[in-house]
Amino acid sequence: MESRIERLCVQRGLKMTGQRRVIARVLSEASDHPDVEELYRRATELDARISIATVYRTVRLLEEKGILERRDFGGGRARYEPSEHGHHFHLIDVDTGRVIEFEDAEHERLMQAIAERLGFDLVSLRLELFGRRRDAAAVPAETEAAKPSPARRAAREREHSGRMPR
Amino acid sequence: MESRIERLCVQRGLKMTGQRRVIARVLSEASDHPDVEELYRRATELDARISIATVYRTVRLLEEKGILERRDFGGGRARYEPSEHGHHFHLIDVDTGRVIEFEDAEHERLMQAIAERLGFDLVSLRLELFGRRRDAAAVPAETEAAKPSPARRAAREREHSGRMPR
DNA sequence: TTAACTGCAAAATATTTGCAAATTA
DNA sequence: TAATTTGCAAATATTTTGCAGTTAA
Repeated sequence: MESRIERLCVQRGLKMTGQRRVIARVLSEASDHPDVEELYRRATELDARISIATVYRTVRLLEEKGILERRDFGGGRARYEPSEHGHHFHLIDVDTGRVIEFEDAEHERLMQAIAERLGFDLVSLRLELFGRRRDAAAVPAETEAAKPSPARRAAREREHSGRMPR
Repeated sequence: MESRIERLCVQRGLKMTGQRRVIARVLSEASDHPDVEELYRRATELDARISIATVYRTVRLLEEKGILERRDFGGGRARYEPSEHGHHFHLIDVDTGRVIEFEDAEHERLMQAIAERLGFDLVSLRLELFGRRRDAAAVPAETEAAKPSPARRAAREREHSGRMPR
């Protein structure tokens, strides 16, 4: 069975190798925002004959083709998610790294208007909220993508240290 | 004469070395969003006895103290600017890399409300617009911070390829 | 058959860190 | 003088790339 992303690849005339088929399937089945490391882990579980260089090359290619979108949630690693029709934004839980998606049509109009006022056509935009859960009782372990390396984890903790924006 | 940032450093009880004084001054005089490489360049112009490791350590320290804020405008390098009282956001010209600041108080309230609705306290937020100048006649050279390395420049071009957000 | 793709290892880039020497308070 | 800070070089981390061999169309 052909995965959704694989179908898109074929539509754009990409050569479908075994590795690509596996990566496409992993991406199709992901409901989170995995980084390359995590994609590589999931892909090699299905087929060990995949190198991390291929994963890097594939996500880059799919991003160029508009099939994937690259995200940066802090922590130094790029994350990927399939391009969606509706726009959505992200709220990142600074304690767990979990990412929550939300929509806000009004926002988009507003930003379009702001860009226009400054004399620009909007090419893309980035809106990310970093927050801490209200009842900060139980803080479960990380579930989103791979656990960051010690240095990167420190970097992220530095990054959103609980100061409120003024 | 003591620069604004130096004064803040002293207030927080930081030991003021010659290197720190120079870096503080460079930061105080910057009206853009330099990356570490660029800070290093400006600092060594004033005093050659400064290593890039010290610049990295200093911006990190000042960020922890709340004196500086780190920004990520794509292109893989962290940029820094002094913490301001009023919040402002950024519009990045995808052709030149130039950064334009703008304010929008309503936005901030709106985002606060969104986070609340999802059960979170807002810790920080990131709002960046990437746009292309309306009359794309003359496209002047880069003026913002250091010119990116070839690989990084390619990365940025890949990143905001002119597709409109849907 | 041939243009595109892959694996591997090395390179490029950005940032951090161990340690001995220097410096501030 | 004691605790910090610095410079240097080496270590880390992420991503890209050169090249020779493989594979899809």
